[in-house]
Amino acid sequence: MPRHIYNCSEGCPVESTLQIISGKWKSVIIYHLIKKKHCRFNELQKLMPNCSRRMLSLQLKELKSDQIIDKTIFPTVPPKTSYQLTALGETLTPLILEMEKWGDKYNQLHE
Amino acid sequence: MPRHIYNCSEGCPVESTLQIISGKWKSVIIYHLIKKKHCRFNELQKLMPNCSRRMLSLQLKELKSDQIIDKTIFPTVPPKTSYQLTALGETLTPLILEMEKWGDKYNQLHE
DNA sequence: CAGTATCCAAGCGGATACTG
DNA sequence: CAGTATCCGCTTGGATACTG
Repeated sequence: MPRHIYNCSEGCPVESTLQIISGKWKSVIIYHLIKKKHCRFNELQKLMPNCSRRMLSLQLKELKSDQIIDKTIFPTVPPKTSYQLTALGETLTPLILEMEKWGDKYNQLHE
Repeated sequence: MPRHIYNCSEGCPVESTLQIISGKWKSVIIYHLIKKKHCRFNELQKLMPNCSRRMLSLQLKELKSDQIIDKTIFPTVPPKTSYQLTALGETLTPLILEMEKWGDKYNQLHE
C-alpha cells in the first residue's frame, strides 16, 4: 500500500500533517473518537453512513499503523472491539476541533 | 466534475470542512498563500515540486469556484497572474496554522 | 459482531504536446 | 508566463460474498 503520497518538501510541515490525516475518512474518524472517547466498529459505521465497511476498515488500519489510534479486542462472543485515540492521536485534537469550528461557521453561511 | 465527495452527514461539521479543503493540494496552496500573501502560478509550482502543473491548475480552479481564493490577471506580455486568499479563505488561517504546528512537532519526533 | 477476499468500474492524476 | 487538451495506466473504492 502506497503511503508516500506527499514527499514532504522541506519547509512545508503541512504536507507532513496531510501524510497522516489526509485519508478520505481519517479526520472524521478522529473527530468521532474525540467526541465519544471510544467507539466500536459498527458504532463508527453508523456515525459515517457514507463510508463503506471496507473503507472504514482500511482507514482504521492505517491510523493504527501510524499510531494515531489503538484497538482493544475483547475475546467475547460475539466479538467486541473498541477504538480509541493514542497519546499521539490526542495531540490532533486542536486541529480537528478547528475543522469542526470552521465547518460549523461555513454551514451557517450556506443554509 | 464531481464535488459531492462527502454527503455531509448532519452532526459532522468536519465533513463540510473536508468538502472544501480535502483536495490533494488545497491546504498546501492555502498554506503558501497565508505565508506569502500572493503568489504567481510558477511560484506556487516551485513551492510544491510534487504537484504537477495540471493538478495545480485544477486545485486552484476548485478553490476559486469555492471562493477560497481570488485570481488577478495582469494583461501584460508575458502574462502575469496573482493568486490570493479571499476573506472567506482567510478564515481558514487558524486551521491551516494548526496543521503547520502539528506537522512541525511530528517532524521533530521523527528525525 | 467485526471484519476480510475478490472482482471490477470510475476517475484520479501523470506525461506530453499545444495555445494565447 | 500561465495555462489547457488529450491520452491512458493505475489506484481508489463500491458491491457482494464469505469467515472467526
